[in-house]
Amino acid sequence: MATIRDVAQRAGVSVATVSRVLNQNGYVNQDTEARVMKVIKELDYRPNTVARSLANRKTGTIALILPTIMNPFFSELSRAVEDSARSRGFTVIFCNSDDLDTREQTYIDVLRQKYIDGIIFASSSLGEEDLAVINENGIPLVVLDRALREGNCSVIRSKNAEGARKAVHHLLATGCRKVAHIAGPQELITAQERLRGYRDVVKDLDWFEESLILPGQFSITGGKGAVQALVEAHPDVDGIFAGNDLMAIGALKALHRMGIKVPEEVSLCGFDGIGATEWTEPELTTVAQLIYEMGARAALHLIDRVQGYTDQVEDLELDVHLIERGSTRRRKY
Amino acid sequence: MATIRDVAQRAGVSVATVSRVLNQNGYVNQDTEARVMKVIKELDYRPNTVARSLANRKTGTIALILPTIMNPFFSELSRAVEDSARSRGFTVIFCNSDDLDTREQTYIDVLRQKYIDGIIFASSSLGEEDLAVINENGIPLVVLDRALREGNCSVIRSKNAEGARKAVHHLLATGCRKVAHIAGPQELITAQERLRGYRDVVKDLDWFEESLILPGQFSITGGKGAVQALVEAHPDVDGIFAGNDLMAIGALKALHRMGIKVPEEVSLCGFDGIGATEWTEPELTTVAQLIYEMGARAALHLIDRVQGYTDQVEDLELDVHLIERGSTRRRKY
DNA sequence: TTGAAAGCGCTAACAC
DNA sequence: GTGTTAGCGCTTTCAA
Repeated sequence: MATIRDVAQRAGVSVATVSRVLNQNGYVNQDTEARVMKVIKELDYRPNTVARSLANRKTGTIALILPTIMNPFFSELSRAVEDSARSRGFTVIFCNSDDLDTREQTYIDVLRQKYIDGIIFASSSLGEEDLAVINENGIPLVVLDRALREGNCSVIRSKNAEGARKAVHHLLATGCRKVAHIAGPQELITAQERLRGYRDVVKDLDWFEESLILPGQFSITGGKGAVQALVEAHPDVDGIFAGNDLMAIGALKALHRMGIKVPEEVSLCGFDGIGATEWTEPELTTVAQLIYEMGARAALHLIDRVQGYTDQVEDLELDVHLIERGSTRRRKY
Repeated sequence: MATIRDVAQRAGVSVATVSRVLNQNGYVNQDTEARVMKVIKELDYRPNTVARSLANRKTGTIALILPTIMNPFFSELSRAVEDSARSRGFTVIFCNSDDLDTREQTYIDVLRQKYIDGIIFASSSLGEEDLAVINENGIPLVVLDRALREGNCSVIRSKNAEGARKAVHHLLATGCRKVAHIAGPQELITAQERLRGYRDVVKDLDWFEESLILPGQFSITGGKGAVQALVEAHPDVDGIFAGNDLMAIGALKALHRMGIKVPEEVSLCGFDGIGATEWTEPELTTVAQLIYEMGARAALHLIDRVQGYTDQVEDLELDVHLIERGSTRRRKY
């Protein structure tokens, strides 16, 4: 593979000149440039990115750390990140953390040794202190779905509490008289906020009790389990707000298995807006996040910072909207 | 961030020595080593991977090129690849090609400039010539789901035709008298093979006609569309073998919408074995591939080759097995 | 067992 | 406008 030296030699110029035409900076004579370009073509020369990275400490690579790509939410998110990165000539490394902090820690170590230009952090077990470490290393960071006190990194999230309120209001509006909540793991801020939104709406209603809140791990099986426990404890429940779509899908399965009709006997609403909510029967009402936009914004903003186009850290809260589908399509009042 | 020089200086040795203890090669005195190690700890020194890569032309990074991560099949596959890579200290770059050959071409260019150690190619629009180019560049390659004449790269695939035969036999065994096939895009070898498997079984049956084969793009909407066309042309169809699970899900939706009962009136079988086949109602019978194993094998084998543990190219054909579920659970004969 | 020094391929300050 | 050259941080001969 040809090097910059080969090009320089053959074009009868110095490597500096070649470098200049490559990077379009500094003055260079039109003729010289043309000659160099010609040689580049002839030799099918491609600059060696690694050497470049070593020289200027930029790799053109960002990393995306997420819990697991198996969750469709993160599939879509990472698709957005990769599309956006590609559009800016960046490459993305992807990391499944399973929300394990040791793993996240290891990744960060590896990534900084690799001169990764920036990190999008969509996994949340790492404490602020650890994130601070990344910042000290001067590596730009965008975190998803967190609220950070310390201001040195950008945050993008959805209006979780508001979305949850929309969901519960909708369930009530369609006639539910007792609405339960299947909650995600409370270590996660998204799960907390959605629970809070649920509480906001129901806390003063006379039928509300704490036992209407069940843990569901943000997973299909978690959703199933929660429904089983729920129906046993509260046979009169007629509305369920699941903290994410996977749990809603699990809930739907469990209800079906127990012979409980959705939406006739129990209305069901999820959160996230993953494509699979349209795969079930009935289709699932859900509070949709702007998943793709979230990923795209995160990536583009990160790259802006990497490239020094901005040094503003961003704190964005994206809208959510209720998509009404069969799982809540009942009588209206 | 400390460099190898800092360590050398502080430990009172040369950088060469530090390098030796780092890489555990060459002779180095026990005491010296201890001293160096101590300094490394003190300085919290981490070797710079980029510099290392430049020096020895290995980056510890592999790339995974796939059509799109939004297809759950590839989510699981990439999860396997990343897990396996991580277990060997490798990092993975991921690329959504949308099966666009220009995009694949671009990726390959970028990747080789980045000194990527190896590529797993799960997207198949690129011709063999292009793949040959990669080989000439000496970069190890594992392709998924192809049959290549030219032997310089490893191939891993599933027994697609056999799986298809299993599917159709199963449909017939459960009482279907007229089985249609929703086929994937015929540029893809997997789609071809599954169609071939279908043909193998039905070609001599008296009810068979070409119009029982419908294109479905390997997508949900494709599956829906195919079913609509199918029911119109062949109202008496009572079995459908979809070339992948997404199409099967789409088919199920369409059948439901048309008021056709599954499995009572039409039995339905998919292919792939993605998790979502358990999310529908009824759950989908499917020919399951060993998706995770496929990804894991690909990654581990690739890394073996990168590290020179083997120079054998591999040609593996993984088993598939039928998972019988509600969508075909009818009378048996 | 250790060190000096020549790369790996490119960038960028500095000189002409 | 263009060339020289000193890095970027590490590996690896080759001598000592």
